[in-house]
Amino acid sequence: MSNYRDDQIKHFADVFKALSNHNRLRMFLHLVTCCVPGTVGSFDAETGVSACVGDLGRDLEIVPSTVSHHIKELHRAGLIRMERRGQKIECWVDPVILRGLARFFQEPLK
Amino acid sequence: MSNYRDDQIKHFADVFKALSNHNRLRMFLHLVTCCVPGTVGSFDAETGVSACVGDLGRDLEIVPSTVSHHIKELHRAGLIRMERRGQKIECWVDPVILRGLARFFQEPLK
DNA sequence: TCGATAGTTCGACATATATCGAAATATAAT
DNA sequence: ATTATATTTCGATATATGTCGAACTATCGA
Repeated sequence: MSNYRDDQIKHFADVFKALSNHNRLRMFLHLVTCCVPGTVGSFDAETGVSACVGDLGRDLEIVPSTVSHHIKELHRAGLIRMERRGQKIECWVDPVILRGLARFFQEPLK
Repeated sequence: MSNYRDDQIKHFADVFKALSNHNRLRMFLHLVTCCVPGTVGSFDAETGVSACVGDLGRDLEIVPSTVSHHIKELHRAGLIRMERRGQKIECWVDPVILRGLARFFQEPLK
């Protein structure tokens, strides 16, 4: 037996699981702060700040295979979006889910 | 080497871990909706709605030892407060952390 | 003091997770 | 074509987690 509310709870539990790992939360915050929400790629050629997989690993000192694994988790949970740009794969935080999460703690599921 | 920001990230990762389990999130939401925030005990004699460990287990169909285990986790993460009232132990959600979480997604750690 | 009720702790088990390095795949540049 | 760069997949390993039932502890009421 499954209902809408329970599915919603499962969804949020899944999102929180994605954010429950130290490195994953660091990656998420890095993406939130370095990327213009909603801007695909969100690459700043001036400062060199970007959000591709490799940069995340370099900035946060996590090996590529681990970054890849975590990125996949964040994506699976719907927290980030990704798009190939040549060799690189750019990621950015989905602003919609960010608002949804703020709301969750303001007026939790009734 | 550890800094303030990183400690904050660890703290939030810990909070999200507490909310990442389906049953634990259900318990948390149950407490949020059935309890007057900040009211110790938050017991409504009229409706019979309460928030003690046993009631949680009954309402959500989770065996006592599991409820106890999850309550401990929620408490450890600072999400709930508990107070003994005779035989029962009443729990309620800390409204401060609820606001802190809403804020986290509005203006994530810079 | 004894029995009932409420909650915790313990031990066991199955399952999930985080991490790494090596090998594989995809794209771009020469 | 070959090489360099970027990312993913795979396999291994260590560690953490969720759940249960049984045994234990605490508090109340008769």
